Amino acid sequence: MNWIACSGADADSRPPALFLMGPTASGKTALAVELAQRLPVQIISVDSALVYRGLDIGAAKPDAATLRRAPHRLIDILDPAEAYSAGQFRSDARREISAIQAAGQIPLLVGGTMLYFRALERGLAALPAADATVRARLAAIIAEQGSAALHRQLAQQDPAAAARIHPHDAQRIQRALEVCELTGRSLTELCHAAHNESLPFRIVKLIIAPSERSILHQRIAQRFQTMLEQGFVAEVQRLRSRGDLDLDKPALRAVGYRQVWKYLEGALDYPALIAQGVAATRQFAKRQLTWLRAETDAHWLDSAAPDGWDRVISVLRQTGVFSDMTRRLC
RNA sequence: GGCUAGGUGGCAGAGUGGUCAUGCAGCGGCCUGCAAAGCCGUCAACGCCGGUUCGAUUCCGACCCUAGCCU
Repeated sequence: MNWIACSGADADSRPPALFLMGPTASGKTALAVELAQRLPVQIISVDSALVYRGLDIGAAKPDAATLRRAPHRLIDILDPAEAYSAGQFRSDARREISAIQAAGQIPLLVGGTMLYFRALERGLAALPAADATVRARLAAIIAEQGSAALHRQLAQQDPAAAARIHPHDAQRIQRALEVCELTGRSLTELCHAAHNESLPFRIVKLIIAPSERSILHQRIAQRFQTMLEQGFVAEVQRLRSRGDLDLDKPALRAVGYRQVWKYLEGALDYPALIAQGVAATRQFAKRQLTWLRAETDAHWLDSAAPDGWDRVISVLRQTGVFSDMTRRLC
């Protein structure tokens, strides 16, 4: 709804970009690969964990054979010591989308990082990137005096932000103050500044999810077990043995990785590793579903439905994606 | 069979004659460069039967169950 730049009446003539969203373990990858093999589409990953090299088993990264059949862009682009961001994703994704369109194909953005989809679709205000020095200083104050102290400071510098950010939400307080410090202007002010740029594509959203939560929970438990059998612990051990990583690195905050890391530290026994790993994944899926329920212009697919493929085709037909494809092929 | 300890929400675990913790899980939500993150909110219990009491999860008794010890 929000992305339509032109007025409602006339059809959107921009070429389509497909969004395939869904909670973890819902079958996004399998569907994306099938689409990529059968139709003139190319995959862009929308996933804050898959960007990291070395995060494979635990991040459910498609294996090498699958990637050969259906290449994914924005996978394995960073070392786990580095940090990524929604802003970085947005510019990377736009670059990849243009490249795919230039090749006469349709971009298929697949993943579970809803903030990245949101940032791409709605844009971001012109804010400064994270600044390690400023963050370190603010983090030190939080550690010493607690987040409430900084919240009071924020109330001075950006009352509107302080009003909407909970005093316990250290991460957001930190970011808001960081923006003030870096720009001399408030986050609220900068976010209100217009940043309307229409996207050079129209978005067709597909959401894939199981019809029932219990099915998702079952798949999550099963998949975690499989990951362990495939060597998840050894994978994390490799990351640990580098010696330069710790649980504060964004890559290691990924679901499952933190639990295995703690297991290797001896803070968790094996049954606890499984219980906590599975629970963390369920909670992640729940948060993803909260974002997805808010999507008003998406086409929902049931990941367990036997006629899944037909349903996808019919949605693509309905939304004019097919006619766009054939136009391109002619 | 006897003795002792104990039976508290899905799990763990305090406690009280009347406003009946807490943690985890679950559920709902928030989200502008860490987002697989961070944060907020929320449901839910006192083994069973009887008694005492204005009122019992709490006190008394029987019963059932569990653990340990004894025979």
